[in-house]
Amino acid sequence: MSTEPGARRRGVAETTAAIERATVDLVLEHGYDGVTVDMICRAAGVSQRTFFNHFKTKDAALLGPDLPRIDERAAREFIVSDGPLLAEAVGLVRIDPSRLPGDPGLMARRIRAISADPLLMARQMERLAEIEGELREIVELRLRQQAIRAGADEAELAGIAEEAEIVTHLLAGVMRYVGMSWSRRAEDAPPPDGAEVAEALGRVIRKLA
Amino acid sequence: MSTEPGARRRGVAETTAAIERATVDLVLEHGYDGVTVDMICRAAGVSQRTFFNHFKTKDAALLGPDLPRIDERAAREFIVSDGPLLAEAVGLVRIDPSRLPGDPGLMARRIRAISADPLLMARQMERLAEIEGELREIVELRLRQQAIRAGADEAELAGIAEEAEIVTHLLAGVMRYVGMSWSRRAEDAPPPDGAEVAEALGRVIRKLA
DNA sequence: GGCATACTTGCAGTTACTGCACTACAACCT
DNA sequence: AGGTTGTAGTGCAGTAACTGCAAGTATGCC
Repeated sequence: MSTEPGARRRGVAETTAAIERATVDLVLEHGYDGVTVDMICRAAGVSQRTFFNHFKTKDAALLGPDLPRIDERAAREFIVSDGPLLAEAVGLVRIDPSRLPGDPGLMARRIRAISADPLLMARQMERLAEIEGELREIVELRLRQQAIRAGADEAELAGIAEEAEIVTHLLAGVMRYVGMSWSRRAEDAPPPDGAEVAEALGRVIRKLA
Repeated sequence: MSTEPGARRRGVAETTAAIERATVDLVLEHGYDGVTVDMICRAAGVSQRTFFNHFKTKDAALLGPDLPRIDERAAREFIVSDGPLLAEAVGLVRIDPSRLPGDPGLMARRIRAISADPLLMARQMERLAEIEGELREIVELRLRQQAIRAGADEAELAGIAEEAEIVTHLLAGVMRYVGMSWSRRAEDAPPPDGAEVAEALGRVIRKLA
């Protein structure tokens, strides 16, 4: 068909990046609902079909392909540690970008675009749910380890699975807090400080009992 | 237009109920993605336009119109209480049904339908976000009250707003846990037992420090 | 009977998204 | 060189959720 001369000039990565850039910039300008996939396609110079070949959904083009992952090394340390559980657990999750963004500042603009809309923010947080299972297992390992060291009896050990479940849900709350408080800062702010979060969490937990 | 004889026979409430029933039953049978709005309309005996006059979205027809609300009386007690914060806070939220379901058991079937799909479960939980602001204010009031009684200084009081924010996010996690653990039980199980949740939470929080 | 009101409807249009068949280009093989 | 294969992209037709508009029909009230 009438493919313009020049198609196939750029590789996958370039096209993907072009779509991402167009999406973020347009959303910053018009808001998420004010942008249609067609607008993005025109701005990125691709057909709609190509857009959906690169991203499963409109959301995905804005949120980016970077899924949260568990840092294996941190997990091993976490399991045997005796420090503050929730604060340490926050460090388990890494948002490791699968590829460095060719456009510096894209990350910052993306975050600004996402945090402008609470629905998108929620959608972003939903991604955490995908690793919740793994997280629960790790937490359970740690709790079991500690219980055994403390000489727990049969009954106590039996309850650990449920405790891990609760902790994981609390943890999801903490992550949401960290994410939100990060997005509220100035755009050039550094990533959230682990020690600071740990300190605030410690204060809060003392009041919960 | 060719409105069938018999339109206008039933009032709003009846039509709404018919749509809800059809939605829940069809989703139970085919799963959320296996059901189209058209199918629901045929089953409920209404046009698609009418469907969308009664419910803003397909989601809404399944999740039901009952928004979570804050129990004012419980809130007043909560603010001055000295008990376990998180466990007590769970009691603040009520899912008060705006109208009694004409079909008993619809509630149970609905819950079964929702909890079958994790995405819907997440969507359901998102509704909590709508009252998060109110919740945060109430938590902040309580924390402030306690801090003053304990003779807190200026610096401590300044940090309370952020602490309330953290607690609210933790609370969202707890609610999610309660909701999920409820949906996992047998369908005829009673609503979750507050005391039970409180006990489990207490055990967990002791381990967090 | 006439009239306002409540409830419903059809229709046309937009937007997100999918499957299929196809082209253009590049690299590789013989 | 000529043919094959693989990759990146396109067009088109179709489905599904949803919206605005302009109606139609039954009902209660005068």
